[in-house]
Amino acid sequence: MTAKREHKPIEAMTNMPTKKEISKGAWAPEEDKKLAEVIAIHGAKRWKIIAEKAGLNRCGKSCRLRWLNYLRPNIKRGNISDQEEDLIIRLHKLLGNRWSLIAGRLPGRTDNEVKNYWNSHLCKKINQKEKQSGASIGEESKGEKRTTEKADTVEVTREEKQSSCNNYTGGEESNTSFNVDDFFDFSNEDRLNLEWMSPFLEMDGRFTGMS
DNA sequence: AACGACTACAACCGCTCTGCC
DNA sequence: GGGCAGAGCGGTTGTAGTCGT
Repeated sequence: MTAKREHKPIEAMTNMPTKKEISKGAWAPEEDKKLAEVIAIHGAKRWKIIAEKAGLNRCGKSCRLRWLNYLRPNIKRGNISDQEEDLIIRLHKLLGNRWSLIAGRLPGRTDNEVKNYWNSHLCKKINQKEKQSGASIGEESKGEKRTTEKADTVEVTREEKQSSCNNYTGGEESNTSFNVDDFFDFSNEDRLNLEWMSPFLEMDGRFTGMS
């Protein structure tokens, strides 16, 4: 289910009037092109000015997000490898929901992509593992129930699902406080080299033994 | 074939942080 | 020190594709 989705602009989907003619919703290819051109000239700074120069009816924030998550060079999209997945799981265990830090160790991956991947793939996986290990007896998987029961009998909101995912800390993280900078040398270019992780992979070994 | 539920992901929102004046 | 603007971050929402009945 990884088919590319082309979101239609909100204005195209609804008749909602635009607020001060600021566009929202999916970016059109022409918008991407304009934005990339302006950034090539002016650099990826001063997003408000970039938005104006590009003649886009977008706020600077939206331009920044689009650039960082989609248009930036060297962005890898999809196909998260097993190694990357493992790294995300381990880093999340250590850092919690600090997606930008996690993404910073995954070349070509954005915080948004890591976050989405976690919420849609990994949290389910981890919840299953937790259940298998018998961590929460009697605490049935609401998400799984939903596949077998009618929606009106089991109310599981997206919020509930997400909070259960986001609260996952590997069982210990919440009591583990450390200075991230002690562990991360962000000047290191070879971010997928797992050597940098060794100081705390040992510590991590105490955890669930997930790999 | 139709319909509703589920899923994936792009994009938005609100808050915090940082730097400048 | 206070106020402001820009940047960055995490949380959340909206939408369309896919799947199951």
